[in-house]
Amino acid sequence: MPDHTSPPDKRATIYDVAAEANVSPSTVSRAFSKPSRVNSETAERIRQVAERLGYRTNPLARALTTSRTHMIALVIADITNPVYAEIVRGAQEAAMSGEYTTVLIDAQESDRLERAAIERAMSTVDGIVLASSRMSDSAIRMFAKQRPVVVLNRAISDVPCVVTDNPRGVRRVAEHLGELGHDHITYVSGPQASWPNGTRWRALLEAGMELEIKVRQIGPFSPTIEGGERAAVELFARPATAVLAFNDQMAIGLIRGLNRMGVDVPGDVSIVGFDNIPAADIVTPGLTTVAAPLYAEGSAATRHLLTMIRGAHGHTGRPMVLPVRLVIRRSTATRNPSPGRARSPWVRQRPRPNPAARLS
Amino acid sequence: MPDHTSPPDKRATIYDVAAEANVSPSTVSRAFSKPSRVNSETAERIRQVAERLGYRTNPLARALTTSRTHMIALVIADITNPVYAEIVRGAQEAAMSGEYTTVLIDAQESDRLERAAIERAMSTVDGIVLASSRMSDSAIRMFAKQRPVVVLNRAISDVPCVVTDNPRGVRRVAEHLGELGHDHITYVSGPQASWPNGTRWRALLEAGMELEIKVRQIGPFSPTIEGGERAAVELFARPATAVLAFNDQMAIGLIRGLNRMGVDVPGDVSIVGFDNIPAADIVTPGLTTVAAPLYAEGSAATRHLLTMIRGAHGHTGRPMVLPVRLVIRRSTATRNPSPGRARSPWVRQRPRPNPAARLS
DNA sequence: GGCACGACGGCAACGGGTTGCCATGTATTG
DNA sequence: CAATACATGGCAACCCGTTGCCGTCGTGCC
Repeated sequence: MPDHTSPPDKRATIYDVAAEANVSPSTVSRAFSKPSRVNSETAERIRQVAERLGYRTNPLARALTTSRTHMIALVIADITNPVYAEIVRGAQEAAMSGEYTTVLIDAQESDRLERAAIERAMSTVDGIVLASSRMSDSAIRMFAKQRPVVVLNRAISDVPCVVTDNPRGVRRVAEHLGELGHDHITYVSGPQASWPNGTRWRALLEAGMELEIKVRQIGPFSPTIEGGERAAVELFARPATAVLAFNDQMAIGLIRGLNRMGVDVPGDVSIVGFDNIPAADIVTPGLTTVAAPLYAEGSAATRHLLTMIRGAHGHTGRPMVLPVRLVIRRSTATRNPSPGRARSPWVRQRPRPNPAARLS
Repeated sequence: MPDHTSPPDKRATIYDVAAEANVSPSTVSRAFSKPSRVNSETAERIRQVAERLGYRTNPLARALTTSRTHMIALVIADITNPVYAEIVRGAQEAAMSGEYTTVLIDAQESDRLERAAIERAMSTVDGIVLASSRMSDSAIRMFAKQRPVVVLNRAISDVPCVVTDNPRGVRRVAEHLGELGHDHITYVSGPQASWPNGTRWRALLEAGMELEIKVRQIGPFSPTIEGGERAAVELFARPATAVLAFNDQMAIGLIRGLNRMGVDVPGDVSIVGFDNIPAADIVTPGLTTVAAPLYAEGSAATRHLLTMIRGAHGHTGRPMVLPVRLVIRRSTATRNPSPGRARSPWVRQRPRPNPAARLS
């Protein structure tokens, strides 16, 4: 096995290169950081010597004086949640193309963990992308005072934000369900600390008003398949014909839970999700959902962060909003489609023990 | 908006604390890094002053002399692949509990990208976890010479590795399918650069030998749902009754593709995946698959890396192997279950245009 | 010819800790 | 009581680049 202890990687420094090239260290430094500041022949010679010696500038040493580490932190609420995959990739790619490295922090849906991790990374990064932060506005502002911060999927005044067009997405859902004959939509809500959760509910409230569709809310539940299954139980107690879930995972859990209790989707109830994660396309029935431009979100937020780091003052003050699109699959259908199906859908068969217990 | 340019975060330094506490900077330094080296009262006083001044030791400055950045790199093949979610989380948690920060690198299934990214991060991290690297053995050994490296899901001599028990998993699959009456298993292979791919195929070869089950291989395909769908087309040309796919995503794609062409799973063909990603449980039919201890993999690899960084020489030379477990769901069934179903399963109906084209 | 200016390179301080070595004072030991 | 050991704290060098400032030299211009 390689021995990592004795000479723990003795890389050449600018001093080595300087000695070898018969110039001063500062010239070597400039040859790399400000090539215009040094004679092109000298620079070339230095570069060759450096090459020969395998010199690479040490980012840490550089950071010490420039206070630019060329690293950014990307904080996500839960890496287990597939929405973040594309976001992370978008961010990573934007970072790389800007010569930046990404430090990923998984907050595990915990306010406390999130703060602690950021606290530790703070001094090491040039900026932070906060994707679906669970922290309070004031906590975020605190961080924003110390480092450039871009917030994703949340709007906070005085902090640059990029969000998806939730109102428009919800509106499209309401229209779609309305066209299918539904006059009542139940919103299954996610974590209360989640900003889009509130936004979506309010948007639904508003859309309901305009389109003359009644709306109600149940929850909160955790934004997972399991949370959706739990919601199914509650939903069973107060049936609905159309449901909008906070996100796809919950929608999928909902379908599963409902199926288990003998409720048919979309026959008895139409279900809509949010995000269009890959799984939305592989469940049965395929999930109608609002597609968010995940990759673009990560990429846009990161690019914005980089321009801030590079010293651009002007952000508009308004959040940057990204377009969404309704993806219609099989989980939504006309209300009570076939007249022949006259039986009361929700009491077709005895629910399983667990739900029954909750029903009493 | 906060102004990030003028005083870009003037944190207190050991010098500030030293002046305030009437000691020399070195004492302040020691109060934090080697508390035993300084009088406990003095240390306490220093700590209080530090607290009051909001002092935090600057990891970069520290790293400059100690050459310990307290960061590790976690390199994964494709963040879009859900297997990595749990691995990342396991790694992150192990890192955090060891006071380490994780730099995530997504190689996007590209050898070149992977190398470039590692190259850049190399000098900034104390060690590297390579999860499912697509690089050559020699490239990996090169890196391992410069920094502690732990390889995940791959065995390379002279480099510490942690792998799952692929042979055992495959063996259990073969037994399971054998018990269901299958005497022939087709392996749908993933990327050739993937180590577990080769391992699984060889294990199947061996298991087939012992259990007197014939085996064959098709592929390679990309390890995605789409790759699985493509495989379905090829499989259609040379039917099988039992299939083991390189991973769950391919298995899911396979089921989809087959369904589309009118082939029933598991009625006509049994399908088994690998990894037990969350989606395996939500597809219809539920996917029989080999569950890998994802979280444990990430965690074990990272912990091992940390002990290496801390200077432990002794690794056994043998890869650490983690147990797997067969999860039986609905995608596998007895071969030709109902005698009444006499029709030739694979030609039940006309395939769709695209497959037909490939068939000609 | 005198002068201003730009190109180029070096000096030295700096960033924020870490650490080997020495000095002092106190406790221990014979 | 002398000799030795230990606890504690300071000094100064060091890690590796960056950068403000200055000196030198060659060139162009009046």
